[in-house]
Amino acid sequence: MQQGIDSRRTVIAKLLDHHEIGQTVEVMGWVRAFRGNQFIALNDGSTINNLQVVVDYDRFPESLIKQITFHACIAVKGKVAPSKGAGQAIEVSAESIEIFGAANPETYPLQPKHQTMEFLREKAHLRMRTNTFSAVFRIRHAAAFAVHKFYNDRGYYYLHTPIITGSDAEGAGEMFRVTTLDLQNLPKQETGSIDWSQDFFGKATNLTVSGQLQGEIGALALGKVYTFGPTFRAENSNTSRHLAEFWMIEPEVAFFDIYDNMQLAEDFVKYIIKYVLEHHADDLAFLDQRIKDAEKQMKAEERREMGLLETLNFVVSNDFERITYTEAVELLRNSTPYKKKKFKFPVEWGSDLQAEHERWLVEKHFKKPVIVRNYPKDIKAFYMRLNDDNKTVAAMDVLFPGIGEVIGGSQREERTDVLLQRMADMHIPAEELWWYLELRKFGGAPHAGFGLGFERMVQFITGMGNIRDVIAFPRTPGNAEF
RNA sequence: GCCUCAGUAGCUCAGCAGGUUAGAGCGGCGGACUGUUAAUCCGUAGGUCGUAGGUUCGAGCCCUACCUGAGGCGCCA
Repeated sequence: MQQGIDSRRTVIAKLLDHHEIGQTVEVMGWVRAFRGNQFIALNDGSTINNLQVVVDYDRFPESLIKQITFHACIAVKGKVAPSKGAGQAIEVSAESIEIFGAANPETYPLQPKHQTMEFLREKAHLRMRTNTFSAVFRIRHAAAFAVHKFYNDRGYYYLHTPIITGSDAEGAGEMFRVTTLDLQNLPKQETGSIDWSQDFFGKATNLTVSGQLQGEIGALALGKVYTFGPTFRAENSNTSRHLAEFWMIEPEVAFFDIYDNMQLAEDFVKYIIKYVLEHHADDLAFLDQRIKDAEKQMKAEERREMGLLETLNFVVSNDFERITYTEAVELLRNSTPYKKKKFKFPVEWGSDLQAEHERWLVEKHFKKPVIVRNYPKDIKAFYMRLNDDNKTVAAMDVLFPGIGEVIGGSQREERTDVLLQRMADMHIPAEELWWYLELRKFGGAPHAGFGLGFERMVQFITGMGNIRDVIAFPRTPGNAEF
């Protein structure tokens, strides 16, 4: 049977991890540096660490040596030897070199030097070859894997909720319309409005803003479910924390109340961080150093109080602070910035906490992640369970330093009459969500769940300042390149 | 959507009170170098100063509009 190329290949991560001196290997990857016509730093994406390849250039034609340039792709066959240099334990002395793909340095846009994130964002097809982005995307993978492992190990079922949805009452923001209608010639009703009954699905449809409502269907049958999929928001949000297309994890659990929900959220987030700490220590160490280097040029007060690794270890080893919305308002009203009128927005029971308020609670007061619960009902969604005080709902937000809200969730309203009243108050069309109401009408149960913004989590773990740099192909207002 | 800042060589930036031929480092190219670690050393090319108008004897610098990017806010995850 004919063997493929991969049968020849030794993965660099495995070679660095386990090797025998004198063994002959063939490695394949991209050139990160070619120093002194002699030393190639080769990276194949399997690890942040490069393999040093030593070239005796008398043994190779000059035409081949000339093609060993930054980010050219090559295969090298040679013997593993202890390195005489200081930077690495082993190296491979090249016996044969094959050029898979040259990269003309006169036209190749990337350079072996510091480049800004903004520049690299314009080269999203090449930026993954850099140390920073390869580390970020290896960690992103590990975090995603940890999500599935966490839930699978705890008996949750992975539920695939629809990407295209027919309900526009999810209440989580502006939606992207999905249609096959001819936009130049839209079918109209007699009233002049668009006749969506002629569209592909026989009704108006959109990209989902949340899988929660369908997740509840799963929870009230399978007990414990979670979704992990893309989510779309057509909001014109221009910040370092928002994407038009992002990935969200939404567990939904029967026989859970708000306290179970908070505990799950805390355990879950800590588990992901712990998993990455255990499995990607070298990538995290690189990112940690990267941030420290960048901060050397900053003023002392602009630097982070803790390094990246220190922060992650701190989060996994300390309990999150838990307070009610009412307690948060009291703390804020007694705070120094409030008394000195440093807050731009008022702090009043009934209005939502602003970013500046959340930041004070998390970064200045508690200096750790904070879970705020029991928000006023008027500022929260219709499906959140009304508390006995008739003023608040069993909602919870998990707030993280630097990135703000990572998780938003609640215990869901399981009482049909209360839910109907809330929907009426908030002008949610009950007819459209008939199936959601029947979940309560037939075999309803107390249940709860939340949504975790995956990119915000990856942002926190990697310390990246802009959410556009933790997703391979960011979708933001005015940008859908790649 | 709002506010602020920025756009000068491939990249990162400098530039003066508005005054001849616009500078540096890195990268590229040519050369030297057989133990380098973002290698080093010597040499060299490279610019319609975001776009379009305007003010001025004269604009990279001042004014207007637009485009692009960043930061902040709102919306949220």
